[in-house]
Amino acid sequence: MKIATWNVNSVRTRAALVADFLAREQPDLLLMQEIKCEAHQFPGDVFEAAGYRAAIVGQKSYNGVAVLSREAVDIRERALPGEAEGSASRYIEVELRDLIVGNLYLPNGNSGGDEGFRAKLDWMGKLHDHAAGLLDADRDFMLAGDYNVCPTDADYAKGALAATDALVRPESRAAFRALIWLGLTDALRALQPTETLYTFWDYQAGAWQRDRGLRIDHALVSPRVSERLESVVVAKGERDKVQPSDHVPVVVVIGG
DNA sequence: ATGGCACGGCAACCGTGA
Repeated sequence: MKIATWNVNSVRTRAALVADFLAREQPDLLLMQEIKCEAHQFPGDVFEAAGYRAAIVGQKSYNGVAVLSREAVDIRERALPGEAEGSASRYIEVELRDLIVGNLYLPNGNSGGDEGFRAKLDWMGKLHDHAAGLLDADRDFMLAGDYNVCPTDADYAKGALAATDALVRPESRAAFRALIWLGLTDALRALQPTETLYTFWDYQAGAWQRDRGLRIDHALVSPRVSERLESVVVAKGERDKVQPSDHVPVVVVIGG
């Protein structure tokens, strides 16, 4: 099974690029974040032509997540369990062939001062509790998307972020480690432990040309799924296209 | 050098992103 995650930074602006990616990669699932539109504005026809249907949790202007699939999937959740009613559209969870797949867009945490940062940590706590529940239920799962966390200093280029940035603050990293310590595996690092790998390059200051990137898009998998990992690849070429997203896809292949 | 660029909304810039 091939599952890709991609923060597309507006699905309407990126529809043609996404359709091209689908045609080349043929993933079973594409998890998209920051679609930046409501369901009725979603360019579903473009993806239907490529053989994909969509499960959408949309929102006007900001956030929004969607899952594209070739087969029908069961939608398990349309928000992270425990999130406040009417909260931002940051989570959708589907099930395909006994695999639970959560698609997440974690709060950045740099806006809104201390309260904004605390909201990021609260969200990570709810994700932790949800993951713990899935492990208790002995389910196989992947939680993938834009985590907005660089787990270690090896996960961002020198000078790309201040030490006080919410993406690298110790509390953010501790919350990410807490997910790992549940027994989850960072799929990319499991297969490429020492490579310099980034999934985001800012539009500003020639970050792409200077390779000043961040690794903030992650796929965490449950123990049995970690043993089925066949390949995990960063589709870096997507950053070099005309009018690209500032993020690139991470593509995970699971055997068995 | 703490700003640069891109997005949506909505019709001039502004909030947000990372």
